[in-house]
Amino acid sequence: MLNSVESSCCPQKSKVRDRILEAAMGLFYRLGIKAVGVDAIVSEANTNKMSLYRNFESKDELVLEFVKAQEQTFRERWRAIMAEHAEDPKEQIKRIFEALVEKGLAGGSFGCSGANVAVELRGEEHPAVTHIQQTRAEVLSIFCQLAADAGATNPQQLGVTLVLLYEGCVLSRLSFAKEQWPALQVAEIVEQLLNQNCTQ
Amino acid sequence: MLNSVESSCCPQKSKVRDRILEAAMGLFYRLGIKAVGVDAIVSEANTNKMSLYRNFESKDELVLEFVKAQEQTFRERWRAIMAEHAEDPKEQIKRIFEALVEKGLAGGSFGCSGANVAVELRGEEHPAVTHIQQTRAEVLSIFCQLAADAGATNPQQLGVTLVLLYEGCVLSRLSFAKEQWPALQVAEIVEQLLNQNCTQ
DNA sequence: GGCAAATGTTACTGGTCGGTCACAAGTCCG
DNA sequence: CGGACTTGTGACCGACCAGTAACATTTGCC
Repeated sequence: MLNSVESSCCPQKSKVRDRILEAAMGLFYRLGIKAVGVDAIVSEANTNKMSLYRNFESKDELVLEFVKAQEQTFRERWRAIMAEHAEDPKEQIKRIFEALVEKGLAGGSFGCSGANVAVELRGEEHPAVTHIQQTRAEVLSIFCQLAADAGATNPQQLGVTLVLLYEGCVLSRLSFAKEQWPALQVAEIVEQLLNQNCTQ
Repeated sequence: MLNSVESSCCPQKSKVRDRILEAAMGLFYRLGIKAVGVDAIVSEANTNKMSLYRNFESKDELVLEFVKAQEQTFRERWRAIMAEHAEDPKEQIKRIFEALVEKGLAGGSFGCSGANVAVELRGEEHPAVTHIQQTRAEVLSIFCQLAADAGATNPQQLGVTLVLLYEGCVLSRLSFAKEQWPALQVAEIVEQLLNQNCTQ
């Protein structure tokens, strides 16, 4: 009920909290939400269940925090790509897809955490899911904006195409054997798409 | 151990088996594998746990059977579409995407069962997963074949593009709010793609 | 009718789940 | 030092999990 009286001088809440969240994020991402119990989390974080429930209301809140944190790093990654190639929207788009493939090929890649959570939580009404859907809508509008910036003849349609390709790449990671993952060839596809559908 | 002595004259093994499998399929698809327990399945099938374990070795076998059955109906649906527009590969491709959107918009749609299972079973080594990956590879080669039949200048690339769009549509169903699902506009995208990349 | 196979019933196992309790031990700072 | 706050410990709760045993009932076929 009372939300910790902002004790004396501490800026960060605690150390354990971070450890627990980090452990949970790793396990949730690798194995899935339902496949990971709180016991596994606290053990991975070298702590105990009480410390978990002193910092989080429930496992569900931990899931929500996991999703938020993943979105945060996702946004930062995109922002970095954008910054690297400011004023060159075509290059920005291409870099987004290149980064996607690099990430997907790296060891320990299991697709998109958000989408995976949405799959596991279908049938429940979980706050994390609406969160994920909002972020997805953002991604779509970003692609549309980029398409417009790149001088697309039909920005909205190109944006939708790009987001579908993007989702196709990310979400099919777990359905294909790694060597047959079709995303491996997405770079040239996107390049050609941009050339065909943008004036200039 | 002994596999049922092919008793006298019965072609189908039993009625309960079908009921159980059907109930399991519905629940697995709607709620997910991990979210559904055997008790829920037998209750939905109006039977009992013993009948389940007399017909299936384990829940895992039930999952595998679920995946196989889904693939079966999936193949048949595609075959029907192909048959409807034989000798017109462009139309076949377009119809595949139209059917996809129709299905996705229908009530009680939760994306692709196979992909969802692959997500839920990541981190485990489950026979169903390799099964799913094989089917996925098939889909890719079908798209490539269709692209070639349609007279694509680069059939392999067009095939990959189509499969990425396809996966993007199907797998993003749960990550987007229904009204914002980008697949709604995939028909025109595919049409334009075919016009741009096929001679004839 | 009678017999055998298929189904149903009840209760049970051992394990794990998310979550909580009271209490002990550690840490930090004045 | 002492006192306050943060962590750790171990036992525990009720619920559910997948799977099994022994026994009763129904079904279908000769």
